[in-house]
Amino acid sequence: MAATLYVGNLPWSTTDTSLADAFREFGTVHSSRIITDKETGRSRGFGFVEVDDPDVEKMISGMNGKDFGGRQLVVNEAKPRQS
DNA sequence: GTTGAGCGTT
Repeated sequence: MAATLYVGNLPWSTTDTSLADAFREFGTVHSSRIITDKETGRSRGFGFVEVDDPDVEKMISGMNGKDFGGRQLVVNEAKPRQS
């Protein structure tokens, strides 16, 4: 199984790859996506990371508030987009 | 060449 994590306060230069690489240190990362502006195509400063279910707590406690690219990461369980 | 609260797309 996999759970989705919300990640905010990201630097503009953050990519899905760099985000996944950072989270991979605390658990298994299935996939990662940075939300980009539909008009400009630039990063909105937040994204989502799909991680293994048993690793969710470790990812949040390990990455939330952690320094990343000069900014403090904001990690939380993502709200369900659809039921 | 910028910005900074906030929960995304097939």
